[in-house]
Amino acid sequence: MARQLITSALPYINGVKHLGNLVGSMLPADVYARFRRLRGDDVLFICATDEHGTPAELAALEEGLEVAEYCRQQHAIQAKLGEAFGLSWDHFGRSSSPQNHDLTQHFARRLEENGFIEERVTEQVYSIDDGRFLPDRYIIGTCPHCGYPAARGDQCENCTRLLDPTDLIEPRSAISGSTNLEVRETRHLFLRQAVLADEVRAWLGTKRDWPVLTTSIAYKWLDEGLRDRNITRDLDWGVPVDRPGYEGKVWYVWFDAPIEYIGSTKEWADIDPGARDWSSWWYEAGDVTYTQFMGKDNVPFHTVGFPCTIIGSREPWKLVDYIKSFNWLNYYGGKFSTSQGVGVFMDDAVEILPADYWRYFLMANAPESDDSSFTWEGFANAVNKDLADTFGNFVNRCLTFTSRNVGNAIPDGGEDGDVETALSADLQTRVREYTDLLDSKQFRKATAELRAIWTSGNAYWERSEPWKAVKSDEARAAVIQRTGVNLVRLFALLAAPIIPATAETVLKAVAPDIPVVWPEDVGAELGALGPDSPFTVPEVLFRKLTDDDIAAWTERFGGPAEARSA
RNA sequence: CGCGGGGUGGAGCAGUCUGGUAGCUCGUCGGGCUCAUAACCCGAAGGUCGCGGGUUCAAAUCCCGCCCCCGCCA
Repeated sequence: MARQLITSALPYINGVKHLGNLVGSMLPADVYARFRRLRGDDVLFICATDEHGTPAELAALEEGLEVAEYCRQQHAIQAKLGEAFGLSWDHFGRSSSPQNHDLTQHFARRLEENGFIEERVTEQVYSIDDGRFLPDRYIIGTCPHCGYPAARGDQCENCTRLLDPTDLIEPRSAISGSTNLEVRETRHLFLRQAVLADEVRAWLGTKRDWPVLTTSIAYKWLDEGLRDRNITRDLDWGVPVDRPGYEGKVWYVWFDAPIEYIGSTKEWADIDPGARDWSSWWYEAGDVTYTQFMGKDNVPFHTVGFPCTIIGSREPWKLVDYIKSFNWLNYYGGKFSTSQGVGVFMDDAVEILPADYWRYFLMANAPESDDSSFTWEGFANAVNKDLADTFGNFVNRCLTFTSRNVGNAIPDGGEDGDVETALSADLQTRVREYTDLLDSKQFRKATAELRAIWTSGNAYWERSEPWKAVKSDEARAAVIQRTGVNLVRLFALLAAPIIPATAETVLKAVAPDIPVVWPEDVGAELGALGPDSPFTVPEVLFRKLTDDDIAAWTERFGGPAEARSA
């Protein structure tokens, strides 16, 4: 049995994630994990919150909470929403876990022993009034390039240039606002990425089948020359640097966060140590296929940064086999914004409609080759045309018709004719194509193929005219109805990775006793439910979204940019 | 000044790496059906593939220049 390790980029601990976050990593990872499980693979699907770094500290400060408590609350919120969206991770961990602390220390030690960590004296801004250093976003000042007065220590959000805190004009503390600052020398540890660059490049060279988006970003970084990276910070919240003279310093969030993929796996195993073996997934795990899902912003850290950590350890840890990356999902052509609350967030989404509505739209419009847009009109159109009219209506028309004619059991009699043979052959081709598309993680095309499969069911039903057959040819009518109910089952099964809750509803109604396994032989699948198999007719699966719905949601969440800014 | 992505029928996209009659969904129009969530099925119209050069027997696809849009707290 193939072993599939699947990870989604770790959502940052701050706040509820929006649809853009969801579609770029967590949701496609879930669809893929579900698909792999249905094919019978041994799947381990891992995610976690990324909890360290200055944004978490500043947010906790603002809410008057200890940062550990703040993270505990936020993690609980995100875990609950993930469940509401049907994200089937085997474990949703926390980068602040003891397991991750241990592993981070381990990698740091190994890198040090192998000569890939170097101590350097750097200049950092120190706040005398706050009694601490001010790394990254803890310091605010005027951008030396564009004059923006609220630029942060790591980047100016106006002109977007990366900054050093010491570049800022009239700097002040983000904690106290104090301008009583001075530059002090302090020691930090640097990861010597430059000397690992050739090894990383050689490793990347073996990944010929990765998406262009992934490799182009990776090679850009390598081509510009990998720079050694400061991987410690003057902060309390994080994994402490275990080294004399480094009291009050922690490892940089980008160093410990990817290690949490392993840490979260260990958290999972520690829940049931007798039955779960975390290291077999990560250490000398040659039989494991490891796939990562992430937005394009995360690609450099996963193609270059984390591989440096793994390779530099000189231990046989698992390196990623395939990175699936995504562009941005926009909101009416503009960006989703966490800080400004623009767009649709996971908590709002599941409050409005069941998760499957969102899951379907997002996979059908996944930003794979280009940024794509969420609009309420587009969302309603996909839900109404594809889910309600094509799939939902097919289920409803087949089951309602059959139930009214012969009762809630599949009728006996008749033999498959040419139409059924042709249908089976056509579907065999389509199912194979759909399977290949999911296998190669081309979700947009896969979803389009799924819709085409649904349409072929409607076309069959239309061509066969069972409503005429029931009046003239009982045996023929039996064949059509039997085929129809089997199509319902097959369609739900194929849809299960994308709309799992709906698929379960349908499968329970028509095939409660048949194991849910990915279809290979369509001919056999269409005969899975034989004569006399009982079934029930489920409630209408998807409600249609109305103009009033769209108007209400547009008003609540904001619509086109002109309307928002007005 | 930087980095990344993009400009293909009304809308959203595929096709560009590996040149060879421009494809899909929605919308529109016409026809059919009436079992079904006024759903479904069939067909049609609609594009000089951002602009200008170049390479080639042949360019949406390769090369050069330019214009425009979006993103760089996912």
